[in-house]
Amino acid sequence: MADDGDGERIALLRFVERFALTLREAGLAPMPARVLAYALADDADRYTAGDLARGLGVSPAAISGAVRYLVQVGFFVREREPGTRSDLYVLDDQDLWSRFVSAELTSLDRFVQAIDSGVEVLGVERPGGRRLAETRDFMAFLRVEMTGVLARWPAERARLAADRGEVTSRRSG
Amino acid sequence: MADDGDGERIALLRFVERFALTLREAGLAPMPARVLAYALADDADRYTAGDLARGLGVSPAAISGAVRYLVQVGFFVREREPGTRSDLYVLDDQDLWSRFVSAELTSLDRFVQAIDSGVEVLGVERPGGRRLAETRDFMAFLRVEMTGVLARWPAERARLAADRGEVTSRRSG
DNA sequence: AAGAACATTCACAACATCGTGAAGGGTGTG
DNA sequence: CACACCCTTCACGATGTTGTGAATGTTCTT
Repeated sequence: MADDGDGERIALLRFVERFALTLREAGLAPMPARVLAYALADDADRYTAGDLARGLGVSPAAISGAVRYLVQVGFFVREREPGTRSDLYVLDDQDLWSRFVSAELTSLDRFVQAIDSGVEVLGVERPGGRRLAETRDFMAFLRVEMTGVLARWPAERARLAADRGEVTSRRSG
Repeated sequence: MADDGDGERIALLRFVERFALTLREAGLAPMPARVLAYALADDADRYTAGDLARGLGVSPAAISGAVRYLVQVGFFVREREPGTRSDLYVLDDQDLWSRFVSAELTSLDRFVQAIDSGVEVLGVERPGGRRLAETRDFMAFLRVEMTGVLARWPAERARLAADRGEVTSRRSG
């Protein structure tokens, strides 16, 4: 039975690495990616820095920077249990990925802004300027649409939860 | 007047660097980012590898890998003028950024797939598995919504073009 | 009040990545 | 048929990044 636990542990860590790789492709740094993947996949709902270090088998130093980033971006919320001398990192289940996409929106804004300044300098008369203007328009469009998508998520989320709650084994519509 | 040309050239290259930086944040490698930014911002609608190398002031070797990537992703289309011995790279104006987002969709698919395998291994009964399942659901939702957004773009694009075409100096309404 | 446990910061070594320069193919031209 | 041109590939130096280990500071226990 101890073997079962170990096996699951290994499976979990393997998955964490795989998932972290995907997160890295999405723009996260390696260690934040690992920490986030681990915190999501393991069963606790709050972790100390030490938990994360031991769980992942990495040095506490590596955790420090990772959690700082994850808190800043909004994946983690830093908490403190009274009478404990270590911070607790709990992932903000509710808006977790909405936050992530919101951050992307900011990035989109920078995009639009950067291109806009280029259009100003080059002028829309030239072919290059025209292309840039179209690119900017698309990014702006995307930004608006994404906002709408985010707004629709809570309802969809509730719908999914309701479906799961009402009939667990239903297969079709 | 030669100074004007040089000044514009410098301004263009400065913008290219700035824009390329934003593109890198969006996931592109440095050189592809520069090449794409330059091809968009400069006035030609087709470039040889040599054009890009000279225009950016980098070695032809650096261009080679960049255009290969950009062609693969769909930003560039490789063409060949009869009687010429150099390939021409022309940016596919029409679907340029739609393609880009489409690529992101594929990335989202990998996301969903990676998480899904994790859910299988860990099971949805455990808190970790449940969290993963919710993450997967969000990503899947995002994927569907993004497809819709892309579908809406052509109409919006046409609308913007019509607005610009009909009245150039209109400010409101 | 001294000590222990914990997290953070800093400097460093390992690692990966990037772009250049030189060498190598393939294709028209004289 | 040799040459010139252009692009590609390869190996290397430079640069940036990552994660560890040691040192530091801080907070609770004894």
